[in-house]
Amino acid sequence: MPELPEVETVVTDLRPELTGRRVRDAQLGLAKMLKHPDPVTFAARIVGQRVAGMRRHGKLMAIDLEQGDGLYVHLGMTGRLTVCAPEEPVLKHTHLVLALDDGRELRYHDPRQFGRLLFGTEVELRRAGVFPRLGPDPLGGDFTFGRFAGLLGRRHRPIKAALLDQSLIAGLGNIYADESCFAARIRPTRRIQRVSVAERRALYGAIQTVLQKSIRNRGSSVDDYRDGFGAPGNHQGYLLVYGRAGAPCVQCSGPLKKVRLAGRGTVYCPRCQR
DNA sequence: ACCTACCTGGCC
DNA sequence: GGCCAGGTAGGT
Repeated sequence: MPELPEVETVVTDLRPELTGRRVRDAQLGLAKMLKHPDPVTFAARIVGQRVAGMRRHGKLMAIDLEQGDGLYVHLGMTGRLTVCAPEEPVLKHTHLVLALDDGRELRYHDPRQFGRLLFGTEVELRRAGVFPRLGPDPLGGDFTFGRFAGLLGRRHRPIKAALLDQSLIAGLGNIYADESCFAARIRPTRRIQRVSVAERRALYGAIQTVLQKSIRNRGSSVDDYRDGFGAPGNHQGYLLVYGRAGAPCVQCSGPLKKVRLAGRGTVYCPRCQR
C-alpha cells in the first residue's frame, strides 16, 4: 500500500477539499469493502452530514463528520481515495462514490480489494471489533525515543518484523521499513535483542527522517499509489534500497541483496548494514 | 512468531 | 501458467 507518507499526502490534499462539504449521496458498489455497519445503515447515517475535518493515524485515514462519527479509510495495497468532477470516467474497481454538495465526488478505488472502509464513532467501531489496534504514529508527538525503545523490547523476532507490526508502530510498510533500516545501517534480519541502545537511537531518528523526506516528495508511486487528485508521487526515484536489489549501494557501491523476511521481499546492503 | 488467505493485474 | 506485488487479519 500506500504507507504513511502516501496516506499523509492524500490527507493533506483532501482535507481542504472536503472540510465543510456536505454528503449528498453515497453509492457503495462492493459491499464487502465496508466492514461496519451494514450498507443501508451506512448510507442513512452519512448522507446529509457535513465534513468536520480529516486526519490520519499511521495508514488509517478518518474523515470526521459533524455528528461525531466518521468514515475511516484504509487503502490496503492498491486503494485510491480521490476527489474529482462527476464527469470523470468511473474507473473499474471503484467501490464507493460520495456525491458532495459542491458538485464533485469523492471516490474510493481498489483493484485488489485489500483496503477497508469503516463508518461510525471510534468507540462503536472498537466495540464491533473492527477498529485496528495501532501503536504510536512515528510522526506524532507521543513517539518518544523511550517509547520506541520500550516497545521494541528485547524480543527474538527480526527488527524489520517489528517495524511492520502496526500494533507496535503505525505507518511503516515494506518500503519504509527497508529504507529506515538502511538509513540506520542495521540489517533488517537482525534480532531485536541484538540491537543496541545506540542503534535504536539511530533507527528512531532514521524512521522519522525517511518518512519526512518522502512526504516532502508527496510519497512514492511504485505502482498503483495516487494522491488525492489522482496524480503519482515523486519519491520513488529517491528510494535507496527498496526496488534496487542487485543494483549498487549508494554508500559502498556493492550489490544490494534481496531476501525474504516475514513473508516480504527485503533489500539491504550486506556491507553497510550489520 | 510465523503462515495463509484475501484479490486483481502485470510480467516472464 | 506461475510468480510477484506498497497490507492485514486470523489461525496455528
